[in-house]
Amino acid sequence: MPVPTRERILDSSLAAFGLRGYDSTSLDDLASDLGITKQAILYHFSSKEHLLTATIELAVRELGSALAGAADPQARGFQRIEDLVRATFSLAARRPEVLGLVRLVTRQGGTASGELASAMSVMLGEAVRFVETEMVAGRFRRHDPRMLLLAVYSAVVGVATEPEVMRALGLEPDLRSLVKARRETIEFLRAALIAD
Amino acid sequence: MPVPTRERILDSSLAAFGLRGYDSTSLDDLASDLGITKQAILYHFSSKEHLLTATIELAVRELGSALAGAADPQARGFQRIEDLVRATFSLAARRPEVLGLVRLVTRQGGTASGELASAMSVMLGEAVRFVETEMVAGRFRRHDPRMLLLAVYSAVVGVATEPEVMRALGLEPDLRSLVKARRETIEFLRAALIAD
DNA sequence: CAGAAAACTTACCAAATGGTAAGTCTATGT
DNA sequence: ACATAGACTTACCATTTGGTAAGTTTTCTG
Repeated sequence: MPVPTRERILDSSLAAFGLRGYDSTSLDDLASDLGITKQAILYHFSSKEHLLTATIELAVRELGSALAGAADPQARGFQRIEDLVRATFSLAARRPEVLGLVRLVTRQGGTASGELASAMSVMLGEAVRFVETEMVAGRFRRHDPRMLLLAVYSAVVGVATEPEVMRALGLEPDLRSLVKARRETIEFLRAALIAD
Repeated sequence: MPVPTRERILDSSLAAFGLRGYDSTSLDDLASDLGITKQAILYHFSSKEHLLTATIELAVRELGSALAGAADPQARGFQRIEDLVRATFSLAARRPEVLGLVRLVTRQGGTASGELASAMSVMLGEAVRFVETEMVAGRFRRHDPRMLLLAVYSAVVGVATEPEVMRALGLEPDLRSLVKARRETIEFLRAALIAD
């Protein structure tokens, strides 16, 4: 059975908004990519902004399930960080548009970002508690947990989503380089987090 | 004497493109902000794309001078990294639009990005050589210099330019938090780069 | 002071954009 | 068999957008 139009629209809009941006993507573009008319989109989503909201919801679900699937709640210490970084890189390679959309929303911070902001607050809140526990247990170096997470988040998402910077460094953003970037990022974080 | 219109246009477009994006900024918006007409802009810059090119050139100059002013060529080891991070944070606080534009261009990688890409190649090439020297001299931990720089770049620019993530972490992106973020980022990098 | 070049403004314009209104086709339940 | 609701399309529309053409004012120069 065919994929429902509503889902096809959301897939397309996630890719387009996440990779090219919201304003740079017109409803006509989306529609012609899908072989339907713009009004078919407006039938399922009453306005472009509603479409963005629904797209963000989808991205949040994708991000959440990608990270939830990776995080073994039993894992302690650096292993858990490594799991999350691997999952993030995997997501960046498979579906770069998801992280792209997250970044788009976190940067613009517009009206529709409430849900993503709160979803991220929850995830980050858990992460803060985890990092604090590890620090108290002496498995991580002492830092401000929130600042540490900000640096880790920025480093991982940046490495995973900025192919042009890789190019400027003389690295082709192919799969092999991405694997290498992932390994180096993990080593970098390990060095920063774990005292010798 | 008054500031020439051409420069005022470039200042405005740098702010607008860097903070809100290229497609989200219309020439009419820019013009009415400046109290002139759109055609005055098109008199100085023959098209919106040419304006973008000139704006990127300005951002490259600002970025270059901010970093060049900070980098003491005599400095060795971590001091030089610290100088650069401080300069980057200072730039992010004073003129967030400059880093915003750099990120916009590195993400989109469009036609007009050639100059920025080459300018960044030069800067990053120097940085790679510096890091390599320091590693050989045993002052930095061994990593792939390019990957290391990618991680450092991402962490610093990310921390400096993602206020929404700071908010999601429960931190207000005010001056005090930014100072703290800077200090923590430097400590984070120090831990990652310098073996105990 | 004449005139030409520079620095604009006013008046348009074609294309693209988000959105509305109304019609068409198809499945489904009664 | 038929009304009804869902899933669209066709036909428009007002506004915005980047851009052109032609005038007008200001500034510099011979």
